[in-house]
Amino acid sequence: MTKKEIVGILEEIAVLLEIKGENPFKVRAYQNGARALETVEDKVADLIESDRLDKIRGVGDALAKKIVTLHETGSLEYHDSLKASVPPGLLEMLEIPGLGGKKVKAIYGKLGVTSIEELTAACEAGKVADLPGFGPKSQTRILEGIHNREVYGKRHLWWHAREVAEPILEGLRGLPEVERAEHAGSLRRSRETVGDLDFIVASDEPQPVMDWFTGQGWVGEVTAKGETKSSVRMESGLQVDLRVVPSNQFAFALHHFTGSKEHNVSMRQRALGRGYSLSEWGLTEVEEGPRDPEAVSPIREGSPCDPAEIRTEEALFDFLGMEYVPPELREDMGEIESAESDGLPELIRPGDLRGAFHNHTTASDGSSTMAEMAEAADALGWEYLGIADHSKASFQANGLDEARLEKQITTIREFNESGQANARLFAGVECDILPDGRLDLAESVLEQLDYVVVSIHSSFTQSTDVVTQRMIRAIEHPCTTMVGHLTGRILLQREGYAVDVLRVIDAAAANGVIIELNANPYRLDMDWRYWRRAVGKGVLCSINPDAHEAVHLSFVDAGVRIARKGWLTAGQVLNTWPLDRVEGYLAGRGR
DNA sequence: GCCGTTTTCGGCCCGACTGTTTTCAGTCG
Repeated sequence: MTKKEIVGILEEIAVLLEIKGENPFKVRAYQNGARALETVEDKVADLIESDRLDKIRGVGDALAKKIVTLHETGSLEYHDSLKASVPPGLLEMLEIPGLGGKKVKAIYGKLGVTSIEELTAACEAGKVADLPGFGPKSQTRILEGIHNREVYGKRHLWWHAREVAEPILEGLRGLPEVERAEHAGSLRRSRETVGDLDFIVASDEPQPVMDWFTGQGWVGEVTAKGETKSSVRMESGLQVDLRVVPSNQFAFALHHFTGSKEHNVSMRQRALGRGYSLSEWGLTEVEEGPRDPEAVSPIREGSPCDPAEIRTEEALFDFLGMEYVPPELREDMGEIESAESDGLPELIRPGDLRGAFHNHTTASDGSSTMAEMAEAADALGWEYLGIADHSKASFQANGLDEARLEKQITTIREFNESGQANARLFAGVECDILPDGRLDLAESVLEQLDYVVVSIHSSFTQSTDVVTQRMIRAIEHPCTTMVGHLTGRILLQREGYAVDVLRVIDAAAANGVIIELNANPYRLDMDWRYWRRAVGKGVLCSINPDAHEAVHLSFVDAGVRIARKGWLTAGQVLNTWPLDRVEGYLAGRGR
C-alpha cells in the first residue's frame, strides 16, 4: 500500500471516529498522524526498515503499528470494522455546513437517517427540528446547505479566482476610508484551487467599506453584513468574505485568515511556548508564563519587544523568533521549523524567468504561429523560447511525423538566423510516450533537436505498475530532456493516471532528466507537494506554460506560484538560467 | 491517540457565532 493510500485511511479513521462521538483529541491524533506521515520525506518502506516510524512527531506506538500493518497487508481490521459500523452516507453529511460529528451522530442515532436524501426528507417532514439541540432554524439551515452544496459546492481554479479578486482588491484600496487591503485565504497561499475569496481591510470606518462591498454590481446575494464581517455570493456561486479591522489588528487578522488552519495551530503552539496566546486579534501574555522557557530564543535585533507595536506580518514572525514565512509556504509542512533556524529557501520570483519550453504552434494544435509566439516572448522580455509541438501519435492534435518535424527544425534554425525576434528559439518536440514506453519518433530525428519533452497522452487507465514502468522507460531514453505533465490530471475534472510519482522522481534523478512544472492553470502538474523531494534528489525543474496560443505564455505566473509552494529557488529552475547557460546545458546532454 | 528536564497522567489552539438554551454545546475558520 502506498503512503498516499495509508494517509487516506488514517484520515478516514479520524472522520469515522468523529461520527462515532469518540474523544476529539483522539480524532485529532489520527489527523495529525496522517499529516505527519504525508509530510515526512522518506518512503514508508524505508521508515519501517530503519525503525524510524514512531520517531515521527505525531506518530506513536499505536499509529506506527497500524501503518506497518497497512503497508504490509493493505488493510487494517480496526479500519474495516469501524467502516462497517458507520453508513457511508454519514461521511457525506459532514460536508453540510453546520453539521459536525456530534450532530450527524444525533441525526443518525435518533432518526436513523443514513443519507443526504433521507436527511432532506426528514427536514421537510419537520423531524429534525424536534431533536434536542436542534430547532427550526437548524433545520432550515441544513436544507439550505444541501441545496447550496449541489449548486455552489464546487471549488474554483486559482487562476480564475485571481482574475475575480484583483479588481475587488483594487476597488477596496481605492476607497478613502481604507488604509490597507489584502486578499487572504487559499488564494494568497496560491493553492491550486480556491473555495472562496477573503479580503482583509484596515480601516477606522468600516461602515462605508461594507456598504461599497455589498453594493457592487457583481454581488448576487448578501449572506451576512455586520460591523466587522460581510459575506456575499457572486452569480457564479463563489463566496466572497470581507473583514474590516482597526489598523493595529491588521497584521494579526491577515495572518489568521491567510491560514492555513494547520499553520495557525502550529503558530499558536509556538506562541504559547514563549508565553503568549495568539489569535486573530493579537498577542496577549498568558499568566502562567512560557510553557517552554528553554525554547524561547532571544528577541531578534530590531524586532518589536512589545506585541502591541506589531503592525506587519514580518514583525509578527520576528517577535516569535522566526524569519518571515511567505504565504505560499504556510501549510504546516515544515516551514515553521525551518523559519526558526533561518532555513527557509529564497523562493523563485515571477521576474526570474527568462524563457520557457513546451509551447505549441499552428504546426500541431496551437492557434498562434511560430512568429507570433516569438513576438510574445519578446514582449515578455524573454531571452529564449522552446517550440515543442505534438508528435504523430497525438493524431487528434495534428502531431508531427519525422518528416514534418525535420522541416520544422530547419524553419526554426532559419528563423533564428533571420533576426526577426530577439528571443532565441529552441527546436524541441512534445513526444508521445507510447503505451509500452517507447517514444513516438525515430531516434535519428530526436537527435537533431535541442531538447525533447516526453508526455503521456493515451492509455490513461493502465495500472500503477504498468504506467510507472512506461514512464521510466521513456525517461531512460537517451534523447529525453524532460518529462511533461507528470500525472496528466485536469484540476476539478479528472484524476491523473495512476503513476507512482516517487519512483518517477527517482528515475528522473538517476538519468539527469528534468521534470516539468506544467503551468497550465488546469494542470499545475507535477503537484507542489512533491517538489521539495524532487530537488532534494537533484532533479531540475522547468516551468512550462504548455501554451497553445501566444497569450498562454502568461500561464507561467501560475507555475511560479506553485514552484514557490514547492519551496523552489530560482537556481533549481532551468528557465531562470541565462541563454548561454541553457545552451551549454542542452548541448552538454549530447544533442 | 500523542506527548513529556511537567515522564505513566492529564493536558492537548483560539475566539466568534449560532441556535438553543436559561448558561452552553457544537461548529467554523
